[in-house]
Amino acid sequence: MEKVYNPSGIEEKWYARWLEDGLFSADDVARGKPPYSIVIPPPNVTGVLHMGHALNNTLQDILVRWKRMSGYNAMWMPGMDHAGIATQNVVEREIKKENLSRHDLGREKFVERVWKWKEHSGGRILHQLKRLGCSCDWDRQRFTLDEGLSDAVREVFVRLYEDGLIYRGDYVINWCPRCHTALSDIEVEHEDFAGNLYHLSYPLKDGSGSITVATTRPETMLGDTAVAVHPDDERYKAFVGKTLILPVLNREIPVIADDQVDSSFGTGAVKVTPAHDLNDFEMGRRHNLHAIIVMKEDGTMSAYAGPYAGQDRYECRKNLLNDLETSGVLVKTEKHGMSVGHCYRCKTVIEPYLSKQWFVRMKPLAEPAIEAVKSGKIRIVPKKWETDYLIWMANIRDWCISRQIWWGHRIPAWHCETCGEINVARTAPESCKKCGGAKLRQDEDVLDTWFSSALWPFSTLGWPQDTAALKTFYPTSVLVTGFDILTFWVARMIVMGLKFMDEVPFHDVYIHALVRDAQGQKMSKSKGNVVDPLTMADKYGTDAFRFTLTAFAAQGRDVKFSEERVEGYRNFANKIWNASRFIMMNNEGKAVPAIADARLNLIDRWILSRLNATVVEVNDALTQYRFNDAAGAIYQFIWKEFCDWYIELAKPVMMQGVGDADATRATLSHVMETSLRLLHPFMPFMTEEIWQNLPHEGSSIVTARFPQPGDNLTDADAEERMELVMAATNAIRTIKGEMNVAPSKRVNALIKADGKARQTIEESRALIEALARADLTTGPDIEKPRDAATEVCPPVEVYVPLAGLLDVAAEIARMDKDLKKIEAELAAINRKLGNEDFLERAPAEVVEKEKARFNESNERAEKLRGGIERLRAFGA
RNA sequence: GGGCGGUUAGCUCAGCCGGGAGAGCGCAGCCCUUACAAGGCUGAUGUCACAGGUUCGAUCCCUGUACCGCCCA
Repeated sequence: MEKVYNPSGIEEKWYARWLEDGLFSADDVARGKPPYSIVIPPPNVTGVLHMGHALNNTLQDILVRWKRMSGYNAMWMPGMDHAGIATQNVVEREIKKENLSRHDLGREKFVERVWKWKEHSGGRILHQLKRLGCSCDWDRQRFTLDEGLSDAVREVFVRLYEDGLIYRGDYVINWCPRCHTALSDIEVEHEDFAGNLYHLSYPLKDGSGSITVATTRPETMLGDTAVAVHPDDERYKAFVGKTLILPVLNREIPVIADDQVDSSFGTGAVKVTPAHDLNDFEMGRRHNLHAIIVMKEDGTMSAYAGPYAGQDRYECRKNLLNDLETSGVLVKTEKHGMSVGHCYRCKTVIEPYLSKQWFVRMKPLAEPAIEAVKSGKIRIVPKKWETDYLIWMANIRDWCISRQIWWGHRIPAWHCETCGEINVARTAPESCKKCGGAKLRQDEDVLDTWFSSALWPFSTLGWPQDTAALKTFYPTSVLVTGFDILTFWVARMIVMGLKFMDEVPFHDVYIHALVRDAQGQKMSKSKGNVVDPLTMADKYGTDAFRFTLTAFAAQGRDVKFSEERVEGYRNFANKIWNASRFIMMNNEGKAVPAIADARLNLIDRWILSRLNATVVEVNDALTQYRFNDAAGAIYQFIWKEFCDWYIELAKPVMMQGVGDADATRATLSHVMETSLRLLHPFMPFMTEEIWQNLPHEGSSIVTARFPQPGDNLTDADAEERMELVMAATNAIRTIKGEMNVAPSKRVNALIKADGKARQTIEESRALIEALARADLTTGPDIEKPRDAATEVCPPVEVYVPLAGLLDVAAEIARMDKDLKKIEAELAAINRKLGNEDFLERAPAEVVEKEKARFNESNERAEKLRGGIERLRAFGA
């Protein structure tokens, strides 16, 4: 084996083997094994792996590998999302290079082109997930636009329509002039923007005055059909019912009173543009106002914009403001902070726009979805996201599901050209159900991509067919995702799952954080602070990279990614590699006895006990989705306890024969092998590589048994004794370290100890001597030599004579510092014990604990004082 | 404007139920000790943001303030 762990080659080799052996395949029919299932948050077909994916999928892989090893029929469903707008944008950009637009190609040819793009360039991310080690059941892989899922989409659409939960109508929706489509409310990102509030003066028709309105979007005035004031606003009472002349277009518009007007905003009079503002639209309905569409789908002004027709919306704004200023209509411009909506796909400023769209009526669907979380049928972890979910659900509005693009599930509705009837059906109808006419035209729109992903937990399992997979794996066990799609995706899956499966789609939702850069900034291409996960994996090994993400993934906090941390965990991987190298070197040519047959030494019993504690901790942490705690527990155990102590202690046992060498070799192999299984979900590749080279049962660590509490024995006696052995060793090391004695220089050490303590030290004498590089003398009545440095570690005291080397002043200072610390501690404890309220009201066990602490600290303080006194006498 | 989260060592962050402040990195000193210098040993460093309150006892619970961040309108 190489001295340094080199992951290249190893990762590819094992992943290929795992696939070849079908180790990630779950059974549709569980035979005795309890099911455990996760559906992947399907990445966009256009996607390339970023840090968010890496974190998200690492966590899922940890859970799935853990459960698979723990005896579950574990199934991780992989797949992709067709990502309507994003994918269409990519292909449109591509054909633009050939000077073509999608309209040049026509719908059919264009969609064909997208499919072709998908086959050749799409889905790169799935290969990247394999490089991350993801143990998805790849044979099940689904795509939101494949045939089965399309069936599910049509089935759902038709049933919702028949239940009156889908409707079509004219409403003001969010329109992206660049993507040429409607968007749902949550697809709009609001950004604060320092804009202006323009005050425009509209004259009364009768010439008796004017009203000044304030607006942030002056170009919409061309579509004004009224001015509204609050009915109680004394300033404007006289104006209500009068007629104004809309400047520029000279259209007559009424002054109306509506109690939705906020009198405190601007001038208290608002212009009403029903076609280009949601509030105005509703007001228009209440007052039977016309809605005039002054802007076209591409963001240029329509014919209704009069002299500005054909101009881009912002060009129009500029020109219009100029003209209004010249004509004196613009009476004032003031700075005004506002929030502007942007398209979440292309960041273009959204226009509220009146058009005919399809909607899902959400209120009735949301009720059971709220109940499912409130009742605990679905648990959201960390809990704080439950609040977000419930608030959003309680205020839910209807969901605009139609998109004016071509890549997606075409809406299964056919318009009768004869009578105008809408025929919604699973397959194309032959004739209109109302008039029997045969001239039917399918609706041009496609569905919001999130409509199909809302069905993901059951559509991927075969629904609407009644499949074995659906029976076995639905509801799924847990959904792992980021909070950014809690409303887009999680909420809608719950809604659809309850509606169509009559059962929640998952029991747990684990929400993880966002991955940011080392400074806490969101990673983005424009900021140039993006770290590529695969670059990290190449540089440091996938295992180290995965472990870094896991160790950082504390609940409720963002992951600030820093390369130094990856380097640290690369070192951890190397540490494990070398520990196993040491074990193999010692096993060479020798039979390794089974742990059960070994006559265990104290150190063996101790490390097995610690191993058991770690196993308990890891299982417990994973159960609670405390990934960082699980990772931390393994890290501490392997590095600190196993490598720094146990392996060092094993050396004298095996090389100097101070104990049963075979037992220790058995324990070394056993603990290493168990640790590898414990670590495998986190670091899949390296653990397999090493495991295969150690004594083990089974053909792959992927399907080996995950360590369970109770596999090894807890041994309180061994732990207690080892505490003392380590404390004594540390005492000598500390003295040497602080007195600047080279670690390699052998010293004498006297240990004052009696009873069980002395017995323990004597039994482990050779170990302490080897680790501390010292020669020991023990006894109950040992007197501290005059020139010795002292460490007090109850119940023993350690003296290291340093003839000629002891700097008395330095030693006094050192001990005095210790003493000061302990005295401060004692004072604090004394304050407590002197407080009658404490003695009366605190639980008895707490009082006892404080008393014990007092006694121990007091003993140490006494001994330190004595030591210092003797040194002073010696120095004088 | 409404809501939520954060503030703990130089840096990045843990700290579950209120009872002795932790880790990693970094820093300082000593060491090539026969798995590993991507290593070992030793050490130093805290007004737990600030101000009140509850409590025998507060980093932890409550109220307020400041600063940072996020979401919604």
